[in-house]
Amino acid sequence: MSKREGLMATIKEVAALAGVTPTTVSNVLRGRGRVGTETRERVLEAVAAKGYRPNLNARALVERRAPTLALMLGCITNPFYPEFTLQANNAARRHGRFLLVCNTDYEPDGGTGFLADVAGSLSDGILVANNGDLHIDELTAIQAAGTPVVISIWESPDISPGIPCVAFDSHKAGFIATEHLLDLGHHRIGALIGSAKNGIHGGRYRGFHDALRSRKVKHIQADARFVTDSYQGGFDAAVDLLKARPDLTALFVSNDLPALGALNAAATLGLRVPEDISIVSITNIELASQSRPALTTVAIPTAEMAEQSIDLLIKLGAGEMDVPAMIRTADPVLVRRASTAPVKK
Amino acid sequence: MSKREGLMATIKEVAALAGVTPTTVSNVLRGRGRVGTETRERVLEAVAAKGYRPNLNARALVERRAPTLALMLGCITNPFYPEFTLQANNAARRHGRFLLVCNTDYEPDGGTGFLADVAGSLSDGILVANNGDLHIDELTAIQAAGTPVVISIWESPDISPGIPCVAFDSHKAGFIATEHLLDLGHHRIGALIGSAKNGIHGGRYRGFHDALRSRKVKHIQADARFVTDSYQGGFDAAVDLLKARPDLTALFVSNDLPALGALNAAATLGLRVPEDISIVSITNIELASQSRPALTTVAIPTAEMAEQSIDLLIKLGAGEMDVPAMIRTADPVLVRRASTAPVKK
DNA sequence: CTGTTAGCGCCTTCAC
DNA sequence: GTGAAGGCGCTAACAG
Repeated sequence: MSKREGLMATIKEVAALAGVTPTTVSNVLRGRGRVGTETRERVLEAVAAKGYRPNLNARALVERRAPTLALMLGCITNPFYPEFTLQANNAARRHGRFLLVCNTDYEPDGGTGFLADVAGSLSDGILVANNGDLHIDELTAIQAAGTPVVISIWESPDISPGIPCVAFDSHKAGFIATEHLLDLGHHRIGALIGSAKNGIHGGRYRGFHDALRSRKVKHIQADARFVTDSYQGGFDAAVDLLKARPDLTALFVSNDLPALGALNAAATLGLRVPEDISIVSITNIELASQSRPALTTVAIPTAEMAEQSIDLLIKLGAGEMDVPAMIRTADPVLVRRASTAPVKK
Repeated sequence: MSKREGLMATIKEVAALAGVTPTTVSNVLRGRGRVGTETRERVLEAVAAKGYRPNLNARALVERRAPTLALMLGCITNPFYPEFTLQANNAARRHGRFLLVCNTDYEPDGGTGFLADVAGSLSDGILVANNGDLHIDELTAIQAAGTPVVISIWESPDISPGIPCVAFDSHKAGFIATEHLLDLGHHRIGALIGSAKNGIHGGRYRGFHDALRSRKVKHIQADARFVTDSYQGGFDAAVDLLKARPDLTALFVSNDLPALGALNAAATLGLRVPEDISIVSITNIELASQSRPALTTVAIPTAEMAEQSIDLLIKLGAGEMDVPAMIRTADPVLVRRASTAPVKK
């Protein structure tokens, strides 16, 4: 590979043009130190004339910190992530940082080397979007090596991963969603869970379970399906479940994406939503308001989690010691739309 | 900001541990130069023992090229981009590069400084996803300064932006979509275009227009709406158009997202798709297959464009001179689904 | 208020 | 086959 010509102006050239030293140019550009008004003018002119921009790599090297933060997520193709990413990106930019968005799903070695490279020099902090498949030991090692790590979208406010994190109350989300169904008079409710029973959506499932129990409603294991957290996963499981248990009047789905699949599955089976079957889920991604019928769902504080995570990362990077080990975000709230209605049968 | 402790091992430390010089370690790690088998062993052990990873910033500084490629896109929240991003990311990783995903939509100064920083040192090449609002002069300047620039998703294979690009035939896409409608017997066809008449979807619109003309079907301006390229834009415009022109039997929409909005709008107006109105669009994002009815659309070669763009960027970065100024991708193809049917009235 | 000196961690060139 | 010297572009610490 032939290296490209160095057509970029360096600080030296700018300094020469302005008749000062690199230090002064550096000071002017970063507002450090005291520089005479006139000198500053001259420097600024030279900078403009040369179209100079500092080499961020060189700066990172000497400052021992990169101007970037990394966001590790499974697959950007899951519609939840773009929404989260946008908020995280905006928050990072507000702090003058660039956000490195890292798709880890298709990394060959499971992303180990990838993560180490990104953490080691490419970025100044790692924001891990919890996908239920965290390698805590790796993250701990990275943290120990000096790079701040924050886990976001943590589902259990009462269990700590041992790494700074931003959590929401997933149990309450499941509880609220289920209460809504119960309030509408449903008591034959199926569940579609986008993980294993004790997987990432375990808290949501327990919320569902506890809501039923609090109203003395029976729930049999046959009415639950533990599936892939995807549109297709929801579709397939809904077809299966609705056929097997035709007496169900409502479905609790642990996530919007499979709920959208379930919505379509119901239509495919000739069931009207919400007349024949109500569907409620959790998250409130943008698509939830665009489906037909629009999806009733329990909104989790996505934007808040993204922002708090970035803020926390910045604080950790700045060496602040009084940072909380866990930030609990606002409670989830029910967003009533058109996919749920009072029970009829 | 207190700089973090340098707990990361340096090449020097590794070299010391292995009883060699940094040069040798470097050579071993990159497979350069000749190194004795035994020495190599010792070095590798030391590397493992220290958990050493080269500092990518330092390397970028001395090599004068970063290990990252940047993807500039409007807003990651538009569902087309995550799909494109995933492919670009995978292609970049195949070349050993990291992909820096840059949301430009919310940059304060229109992203000028942002782009310059990213181009100047953070990345070794810029992939610009065409959103119809390109600042060609800026891109040219960046290119002139030595950073390769490639424009992807270019819509007109016969017009060059003056910068290396990867294009698909948007005119043909519009033509094919419209022909499909004509073949089904429609001739009162409305158009929802996600840009100004000569904006980014201008080629698609002309394809629509030319298809009608080739069959001697009249198209009056009142049947076209130039709207925001979004779900809501499509929804609103469809409501408006369908009310104003109740005799229309089909809708040509320039993009899937507004088409999805139109689909919902039709239902809101009590029109059945495709019985009362057929809808066809262009792109074939994943959502197109998940709507109800599933959307008939003309697929554009998204994955191919992403891959070719990255490949081109890599070649340009390697200083290859025999690179084409424009790469034309495969032709768009019709994907028949459930939103179109033979005309009835 | 401005300049000098030193070095961030690595790679390249050239001796040995 | 291996080592020594020099420098990438920048900022830190200190001197003046």
